[in-house]
Amino acid sequence: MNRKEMLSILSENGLTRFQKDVLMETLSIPKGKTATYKEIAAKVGKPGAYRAVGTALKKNPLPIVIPCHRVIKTNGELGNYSGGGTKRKKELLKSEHAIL
DNA sequence: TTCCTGACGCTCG
DNA sequence: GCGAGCGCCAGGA
Repeated sequence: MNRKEMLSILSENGLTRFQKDVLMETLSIPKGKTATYKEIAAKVGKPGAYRAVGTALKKNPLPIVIPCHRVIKTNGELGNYSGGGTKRKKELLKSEHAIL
């Protein structure tokens, strides 16, 4: 799936531009790596909107292609995850060797 | 338009 | 080092 298709799907799901930016940044996180809510917010040009980032990730229409589980809290905690809870999030990260 | 809520962060005690 | 409170920004009703 290419970037154009992604954006198209995101638009069809009624996501705002900000939310799409957040999801696209999340998509750019390499396998085995993690990013914090704050980093994602900074990348979309709004360092203070880390809270809105969580809202955007929650709306993620493609949890399979968009690795929202790679976005964690600044203090190292995993944070929440709509695709199956923090437990599921942890399992996913472990399978990618993103965490121990 | 205004108010409330949320997958969070930072400071202060 | 830890917990409580306040602040932050975007979206939805």
